[in-house]
This record gives sequence, C-alpha cells and structure tokens, in this order.
Amino acid sequence: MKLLNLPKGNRLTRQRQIILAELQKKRQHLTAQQIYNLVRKKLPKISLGTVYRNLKFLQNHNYIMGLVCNAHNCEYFDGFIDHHQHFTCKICQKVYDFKKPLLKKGKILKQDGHQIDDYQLTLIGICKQCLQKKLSI
Amino acid sequence: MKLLNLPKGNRLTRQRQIILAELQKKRQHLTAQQIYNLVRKKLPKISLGTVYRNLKFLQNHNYIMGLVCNAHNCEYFDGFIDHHQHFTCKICQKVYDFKKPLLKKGKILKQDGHQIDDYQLTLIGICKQCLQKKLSI
DNA sequence: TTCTATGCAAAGCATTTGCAAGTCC
DNA sequence: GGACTTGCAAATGCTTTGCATAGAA
Repeated sequence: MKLLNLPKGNRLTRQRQIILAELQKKRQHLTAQQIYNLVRKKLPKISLGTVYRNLKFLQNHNYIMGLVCNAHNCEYFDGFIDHHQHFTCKICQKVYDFKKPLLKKGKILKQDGHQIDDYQLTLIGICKQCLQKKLSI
Repeated sequence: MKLLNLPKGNRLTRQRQIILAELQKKRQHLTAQQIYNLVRKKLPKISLGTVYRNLKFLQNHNYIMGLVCNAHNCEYFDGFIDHHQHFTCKICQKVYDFKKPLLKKGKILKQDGHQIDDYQLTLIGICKQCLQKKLSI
C-alpha cells in the first residue's frame, strides 16, 4: 500500500488521495467510470474529468497501473503496481490477478535487436464462477 | 494465407475480399483507419463503417485477429492468426511480431480453478530503429 | 501569494448503428 | 427475388482539453 508522497511542484489534493485510496481498498480492476462512482460518494462534486486526469497522473507517478483489455475495449485501473498478470473472463468480463510470475522478466530483455523493458501478459478464458454456472444450466 | 470461404448465409463481397487481402499482404498491424485508407485506393466509395463492420466480421470468423495496445488506445488488426506475440515500441508505436513462442500454451491451461483458453503477451520497449536514432542524437 | 489542480462543459476520436439503396446468391 | 451488405450520416461512448475559479504550499 503506497501512500501519496509527491515530488515538489505536485500537490496532494483530497481528490488524489481518495482516488488512490479507493483503488487500493477495492483490490479490483475498475474503469474510470466505476472509480468516479465510488469517489463521488465521498466527494459529490468531483468531476469525471478530474478522475481521468488523476488516474493518468497516478499512472505516470507509478502509484497505479492501467491495462487495456482486448475483449472489452476500455481501460482498467489497478491500484497495485507490483508486477503481476491478469486473467480476463470471456463471460463475466471480470479481471483477476495472477500473483505468480509465469514468465521470468530477465529472460526476455533482448530479442531481435529490440530493447524490451516490460511485458504484459493477459490470460483469457472462463473463470471458476462462470464455469460453475455453465455446468448448472 | 487463408482465403475467404464463408459459411452459407454470409456473402463474399468485394469489400471483404479486399480488406482481407490488404491485411494479409501488408504483414503489418494496422488500425481501422489505416486499412480504410489502403482499401479506398481500390474501392474509393467504401465507407469507414463498412471497414469496421467487416473487420469485426473477419475477426469473428477467425480470418484476422485484433489487438488492443496499452500505450495507444486503439485497436490494431493482424491478418495472421497463427499464435504469435507482439512487441510495441514506446517511441514510434509500431507493432512487431515475435514468431517464437516465448510461452508454451500447454503450461497455463489451469490456474486457480479458472479455465484458460488463450493468452496474449505484449512486449513493450524500444525497437531497433528507435534505439539507433537515440544513439545518433 | 503563487501556481497547480479542479469543475464544468465542450471537443475529440474511435467505433457503432439505423436506414434506404445496392448487390450477391 | 430475397436476404445480406453497403454507404451515408448521425449517434454513442470513452477520454481529453480549455478556461475561469478554487485551493495547496
């Protein structure tokens, strides 16, 4: 749980604190709209634009990470930046974490002359809950 | 190189053939807009809506695949559906293929009770060309 | 007091959709 | 001929931006 500790020139506003807190509290992967709905309970006057600006801000300062899901075309935000993988369910569209690193980072640092700094692995399938529902139909 | 061979009820139109042909000829990863610009040279009256509709259609019928890139928020289309990985350059935003499978598909079929059907690995970094440009500045 | 951040609303893009006309089978 | 497709344009949805005001340092 990383607390906001911003470099000089950037201000610690209530909006930023609450957005980050909600994202870290939920341990879920939320869209900007969902975050807006949550934050608005505490700051009724916050605007969606501010949410977007601060999500981008927090991303740039490595407090959160964003991920784009292939199946559904919008960005999700994740309050935990330790390197981990994501799994998307094709049916319910939830995003789950996979904690164990399925791929060693060191292994892929150079390929074909390109410099590889990072990677993103998204697993796609059907989650436990949806599998059970399918069986019971 | 897969040619259009559609199930009954779906029609083989010039638009579909040309869109697929361009995508397979280019061996590149193009946005809908880029595909539209290419196809328009052969079919000047084609509309962007038709391009989108047919890209989705070809995707559903497994002729092409779509991928969303985290860095730049739009969909890219790939005329080759053999399973391979993608590498995005943070600077020039091009998408490259990685032919060698960096991850064995069989290894990740079950995790935490979820059924994993597929995965998508995107490598992120700086490509050869951009690395050279950086050095020469 | 100064300069960044916010709220609001409008603008920007990528993508989707409704509908009449066109065209493939 | 009939159903699937297209072209066109309007609509949609997510995200960004301009600007005057509010508020952190």
